[in-house]
Amino acid sequence: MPPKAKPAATPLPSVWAREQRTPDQPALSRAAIVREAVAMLDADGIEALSMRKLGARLNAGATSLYRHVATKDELMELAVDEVAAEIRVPELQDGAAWRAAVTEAAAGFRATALRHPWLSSVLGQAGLAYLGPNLMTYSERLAALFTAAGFPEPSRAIDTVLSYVIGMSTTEAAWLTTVARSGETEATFIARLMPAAQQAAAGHEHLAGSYTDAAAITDPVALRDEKFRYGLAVVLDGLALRLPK
Amino acid sequence: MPPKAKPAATPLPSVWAREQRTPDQPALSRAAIVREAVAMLDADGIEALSMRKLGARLNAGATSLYRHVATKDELMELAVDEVAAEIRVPELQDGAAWRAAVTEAAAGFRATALRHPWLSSVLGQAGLAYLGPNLMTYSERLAALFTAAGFPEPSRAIDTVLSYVIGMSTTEAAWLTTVARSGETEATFIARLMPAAQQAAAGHEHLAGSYTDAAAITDPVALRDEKFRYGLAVVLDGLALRLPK
DNA sequence: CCGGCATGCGTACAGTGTTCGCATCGAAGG
DNA sequence: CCTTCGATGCGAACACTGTACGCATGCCGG
Repeated sequence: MPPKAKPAATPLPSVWAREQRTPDQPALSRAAIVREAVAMLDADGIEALSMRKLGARLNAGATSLYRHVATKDELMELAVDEVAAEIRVPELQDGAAWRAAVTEAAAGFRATALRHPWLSSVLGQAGLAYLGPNLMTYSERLAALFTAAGFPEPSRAIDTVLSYVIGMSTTEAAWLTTVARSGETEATFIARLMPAAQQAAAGHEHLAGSYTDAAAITDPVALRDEKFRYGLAVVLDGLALRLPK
Repeated sequence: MPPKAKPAATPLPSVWAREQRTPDQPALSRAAIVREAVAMLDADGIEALSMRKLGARLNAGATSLYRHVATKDELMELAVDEVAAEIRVPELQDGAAWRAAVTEAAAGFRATALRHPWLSSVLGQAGLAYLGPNLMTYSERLAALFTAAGFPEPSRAIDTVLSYVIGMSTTEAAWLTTVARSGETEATFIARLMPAAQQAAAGHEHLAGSYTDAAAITDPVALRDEKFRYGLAVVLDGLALRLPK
């Protein structure tokens, strides 16, 4: 409390805090915001992301984010394109190897969808209308793959396999989210859900067997993998019939 | 203002309003709430539904709804099951006609998904884990259909075609929602989006053609129908290979 | 007649996305 | 060197949201 300084012009504690903070972080940038948003979404799910919490994690106020991002929806759009960069699509050297290549591209999509389960929620609300660069190159590579494979209507083939992959991945991700929200492990969650499911299935003869599968409890991950591969094989078989010659 | 009545026990305006209101509506009931919620969702989209607005439309306060519904999530669950009642699955008389029957069941799902675009948002967040009675009978009938068709693994076949249908319908519904939110007709929305899309596709040789399809503007509905039928045919062809004999 | 119980609702709380205007800062220009 | 200026951060505020609590009121069985 030195009485001689000019108190109004430069209040000491403020200056103190400022000089430490500014060189600390690389300030606020669009890229950093999106990166941290993805991290929060992955960690705590979609409903845990709020502008205030995100700002707090970046040592910033909530409203500061709006200097770099127009709206929260735009931020989600950027987040989607951010994770879209993870999906790898192999280039096709041998035309006969298209099945393996498409399988890899599909599995890659599913893998990122399961790594970032919030993606399904966003896709359900906004679809694939996004035009982010990473999504564009993903589409481009898919198109290149299917044309190289020799499909007469590549876009039709792409839509078909993408629809299957999105549908399956979305369903899986939603289930995993539900399980995660319960705080329990998947096996115990299933066990706790079992009685309700069996009661709901009462009177439906064809459904009775669906909820007594022990594999769902012993190794649900492997069961999901197998289910995905089965359906994908079906789709690819159907597509193969449309290859000329 | 008659001074002789007992004013505290029966204040006039209150009695007036009450006697009119009580026989007016069948009061508040779970069924009425769900019905009105679906109506609001259909009319104004998912983000327009709030407990307060829903209460207002039922001549009720917002918190009154909680006497009949535990939480908003539960209300959405009920709404999903409500619209699930619309989907019809034909019974299979002749085993050879399974293709037409499955096609009808798939088209029915898609039709309700497009009639209630908010469904896609909910599915993206919660999946098919719901156990409502209507969803159960839908599953049951699907199972009956695929078993009657002679599939060795009916549940695998169901998961495959359902994944495709969900993926395609979700994508379509999300697109329609985006268009609707713009307030424009689909054709003008596409026209307005075109330059951005073409700029985003710049440098991607295989994508250049995707955004110059005139059919998307002249008759987008027919184009979507055809796209859906194409993919479904692919999936059914793949499944047919797995039928014994 | 009366006591209990289901139903409706007003108030309140914690939290949300977003707007606005002010403070501060680094750089550019006289 | 001083000053202006544009960019950036931020505190306060607004209109909402879902929901918990407690009070009032009506109907129904004893």
